[in-house]
Amino acid sequence: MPSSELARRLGPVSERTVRYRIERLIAEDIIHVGAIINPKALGLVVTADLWIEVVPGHLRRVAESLAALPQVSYVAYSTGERDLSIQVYARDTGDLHHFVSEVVGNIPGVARTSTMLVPEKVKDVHQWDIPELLPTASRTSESVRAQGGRT
Amino acid sequence: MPSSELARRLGPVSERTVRYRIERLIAEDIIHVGAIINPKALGLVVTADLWIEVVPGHLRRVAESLAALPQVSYVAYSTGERDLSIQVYARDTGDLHHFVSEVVGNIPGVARTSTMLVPEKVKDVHQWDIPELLPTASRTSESVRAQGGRT
DNA sequence: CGTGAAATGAACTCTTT
DNA sequence: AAAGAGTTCATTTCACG
Repeated sequence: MPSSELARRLGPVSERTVRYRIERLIAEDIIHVGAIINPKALGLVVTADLWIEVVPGHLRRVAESLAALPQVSYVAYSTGERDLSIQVYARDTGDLHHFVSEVVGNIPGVARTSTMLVPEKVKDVHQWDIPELLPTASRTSESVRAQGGRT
Repeated sequence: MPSSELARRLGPVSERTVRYRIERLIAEDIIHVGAIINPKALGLVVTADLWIEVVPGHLRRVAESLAALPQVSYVAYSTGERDLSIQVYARDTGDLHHFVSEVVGNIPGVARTSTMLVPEKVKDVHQWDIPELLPTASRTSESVRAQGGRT
């Protein structure tokens, strides 16, 4: 939507102001604007979640190795039984199995993995919207940056 | 980036063509363009993954109930030990605990939940890029649509 | 707010089926 | 001949400073 249209809807505010606001939201890492690619459209019709156990001291390095892989769309640390949680895309289950056993399994520091297929997503991050009740004006951009940019 | 700039970089192609292509990618659900909100910027500094067991026959209904909740950013079916995998945002761990035990726990059909904190994300969907090696021109928009729009 | 740039809609071509 | 992709061009609208 053009900024001018947004300005019209927001009421008594200039189009220039709207553009400044959007710039600020992006600069302060409050929103991220971009395109998300549908892996199914590329023939990557299989999605799976992996739990990964890592030998102590290798966690960060393993996480970054995984994040660097093109099949991997999501990597996060996790508390609890497992150390890392990742999501991967594959052409088919054979492709997935090869990836888990040959690629992930051979990253130094990976102790154990377990795989769960994700047959269908019902809701995804890009659909998440701000809860109404939230006290929105609470935090400054300073505190946001201090907490780290990652969502 | 303006479409005209894209057209320049793509080589011998008109700026109008570039915009038609982008329109098509969106219409055919190959890419999704939008903004992702950083929950930390809203004071939702705690992220957690939940595994949910559902009593047989209630799966779809429970999944949709969860997806409707504003605290929930991600809902997916899962094979294996658990039926559903979701991600939630909370103000703090107290808020999270209340949400899990009072809100999720009271959805009819939810049999069991287990919660894992997500201390930090290393890579996320919006950072995922198309693997180079992929045979990109393979599938038509028909087959994409037939596979369903969900990513 | 004025100006240059970008988006839009419509007509036309080319190719493929 | 019909559908799809790309081009050109006139007009409206927007983004930028």
